[in-house]
Amino acid sequence: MIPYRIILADDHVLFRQGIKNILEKDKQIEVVGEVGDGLELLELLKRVTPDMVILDICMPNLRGLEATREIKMILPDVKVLILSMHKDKEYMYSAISAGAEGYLLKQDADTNLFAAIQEIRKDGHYISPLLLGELTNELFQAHLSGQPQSQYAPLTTREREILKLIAEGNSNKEIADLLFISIRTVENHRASIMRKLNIKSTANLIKYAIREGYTSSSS
Amino acid sequence: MIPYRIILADDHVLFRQGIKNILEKDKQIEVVGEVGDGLELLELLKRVTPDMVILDICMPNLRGLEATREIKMILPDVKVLILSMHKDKEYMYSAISAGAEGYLLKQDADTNLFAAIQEIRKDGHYISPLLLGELTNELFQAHLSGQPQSQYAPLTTREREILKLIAEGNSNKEIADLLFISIRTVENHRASIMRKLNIKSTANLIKYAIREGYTSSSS
DNA sequence: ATAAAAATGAGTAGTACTACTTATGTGTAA
DNA sequence: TTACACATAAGTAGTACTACTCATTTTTAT
Repeated sequence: MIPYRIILADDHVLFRQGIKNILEKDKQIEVVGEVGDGLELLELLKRVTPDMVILDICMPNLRGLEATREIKMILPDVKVLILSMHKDKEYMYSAISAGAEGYLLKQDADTNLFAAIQEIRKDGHYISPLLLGELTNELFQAHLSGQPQSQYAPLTTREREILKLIAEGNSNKEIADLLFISIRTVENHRASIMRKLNIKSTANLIKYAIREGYTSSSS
Repeated sequence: MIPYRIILADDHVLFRQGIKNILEKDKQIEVVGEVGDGLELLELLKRVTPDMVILDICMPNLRGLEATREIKMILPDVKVLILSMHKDKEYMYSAISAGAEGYLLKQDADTNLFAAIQEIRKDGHYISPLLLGELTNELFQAHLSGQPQSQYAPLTTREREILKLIAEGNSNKEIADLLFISIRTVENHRASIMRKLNIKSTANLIKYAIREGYTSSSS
């Protein structure tokens, strides 16, 4: 039996240790790497290709969602299970749209970790039961009240790239110079982003970007 | 012997439980309340006045630093011990300038909790040894290299109030209307804030505000 | 092959922010 | 009581962003 190869990424050594202890109870699972931040993770992925990466949503250097996008870009077949302490559904939505296969609350990590891994192997995805329950309620309510589903307008690759640069504190001019395109093009992309997201100010755009993991709040 | 009364504020029940278990080993300490977010904490403080509040820096609703400022405003005598997972010194500085007496890394919580509480009772303040070490090195280096200390220009009350409103996504005009002052005054305050903090763009201002706990990244 | 989506760029106009300077009233501390 | 910090407000100019419309080229999907 080929073991299921997993890399752990979390800046808390203790937490990582805890996860590892749990995982080692299953002989079919092998932890092939451990890292403390997102950049280390990407470095490691150049040398080791696992079946799954389990990563903390709020790591230093490269946060979980950002890291997820990168992983899905370079290694689309590697499954991503996000560990999060956020019970807000927003973060879960963000994780899914970043490309993660699973979203597991840290509070459920001890009891539901194996379930999460197995469901991702079998069905392709997993959500913590707590959030899944809320989601179900929400769906029923939305359908019963006959409200339209929120029209999700996904950003294009270029738009995401520009949003990231905006969120890192660059002006349109600076972004234009970085990408070797006209400032008018940047302005247009920026306007598209704001229109799609229905955001009216730079302030809220930055907050959206941080929430969605395009950048961290560290300057 | 009058017990030392403590309130715990952390959204992780398991973590809170862990802290509580440790604290209950000392008969002179009494946990007089537990809450899961910042707003609950402020509610509780209207009814119960403890000697110390131990709070997580990244609680939902009202984040730790923001909560600390509020507490110090209404109950200056209540000691605040910030629990944080951030090893970055930036967060520690922020905690101190928000008025906290102590900054304890979560990774040190199990072994250093009593030390932190006792030092705050005795000396008035506490910093996790790891950060303290770095700080010492930094001080030595700064002095040896003859570099000037960073000139920290504290924001005034009004400036902080306006920064918070900016970070919540309000335009200068909206802030002017909210505070019943001229937009020119708001512009002036905004300019002072940016000058003091040496920040050149709205984007970086927002990120500063989030980092410093003036607002959360939730829209 | 044709249509649709994405990326590029510009025109025009209006709004918002940045960076200075100056000034006035108010309260506080040496 | 003489300073000083703070909050208030305005002048002036320059820069940056917002909100539209339109057009061209490239890529992607049916």
